[in-house]
Amino acid sequence: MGTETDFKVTDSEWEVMRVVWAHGQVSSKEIINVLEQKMGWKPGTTKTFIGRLVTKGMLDTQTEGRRYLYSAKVSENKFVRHSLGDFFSHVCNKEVGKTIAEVLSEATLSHQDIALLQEVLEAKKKVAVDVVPCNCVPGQCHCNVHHH
Amino acid sequence: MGTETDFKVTDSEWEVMRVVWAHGQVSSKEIINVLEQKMGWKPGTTKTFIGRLVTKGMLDTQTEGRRYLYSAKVSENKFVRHSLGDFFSHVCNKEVGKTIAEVLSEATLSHQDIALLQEVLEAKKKVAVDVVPCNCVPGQCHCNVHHH
DNA sequence: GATTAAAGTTTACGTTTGTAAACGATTCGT
DNA sequence: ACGAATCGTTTACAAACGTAAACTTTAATC
Repeated sequence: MGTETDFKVTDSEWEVMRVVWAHGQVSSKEIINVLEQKMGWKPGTTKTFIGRLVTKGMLDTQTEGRRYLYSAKVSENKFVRHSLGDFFSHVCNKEVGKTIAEVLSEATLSHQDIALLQEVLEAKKKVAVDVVPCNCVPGQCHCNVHHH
Repeated sequence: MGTETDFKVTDSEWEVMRVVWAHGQVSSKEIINVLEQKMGWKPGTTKTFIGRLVTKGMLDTQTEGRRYLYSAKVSENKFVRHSLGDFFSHVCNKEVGKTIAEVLSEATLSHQDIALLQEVLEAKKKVAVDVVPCNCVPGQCHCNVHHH
């Protein structure tokens, strides 16, 4: 064991990660600047989060001179997808389609996005089911509450 | 001020909320039972979360005899959408379409879901933009990192 | 070469969360 | 009517988080 990436970051740490992902490689100075701007954080605050992310195994350090350049151990895309998966673990499988439909109708989409989405849906048709099975524990979703 | 619903619950509290949403009105006994099953929580643990949710203004109490029946102040749908909105605040607007496409390709969808999604997309076409504007702070996404 | 500036590490401390037992009031069974 | 079972409330306590100053080491400046 040791440096296993645990894929669980807080909202504040996520802010730091975004700066790192945006840059690929970045100094603490740059991270501190960006987040002082956006979040109003004191340098010390950002330093704490950077340190915790290194400990959590989310950030790698490359020695540049005697300072560090930070980089992400996990890609932003991978991370976002993982987190979204986590999110949907709170929602009944039956509801996922509807939920996404709602998000989509609120989102700003480009023609290209729409084309991509339609493509995905077209492909999905081939593996679509008649009824999505509920994956919830009894008593935790409408599909299987036992009323009395 | 006083009972403003703050719409922010922890993962554990979310488990409680799901039981309440599933039942509409429910006793603590029932909540405790379901979560003892699913989470292996001791009754005291569940009681704590129920109490905190009442304090947070997420749960209402109806007096039934001298016990309570709990009900949610916010609908599950509303809550999920709100939380998803929160989630996407961590992602550049430009990426939202692609991200949703990825989730969709992993999800189990029914024919009905797909039809609904296609309908939504069809409607979206009319308001689609050529290029989704980036909504990120400089230095926090690829759209506007200033390399040097 | 001594002073200062910068960067990483330690320490600090209040709040929130996870986990639960203890307590107090009440109701129900006998 | 008395003891037992319930249910809500209080108290407890460690770990995680948000926020940040202090300290240490190293590098750069004069």
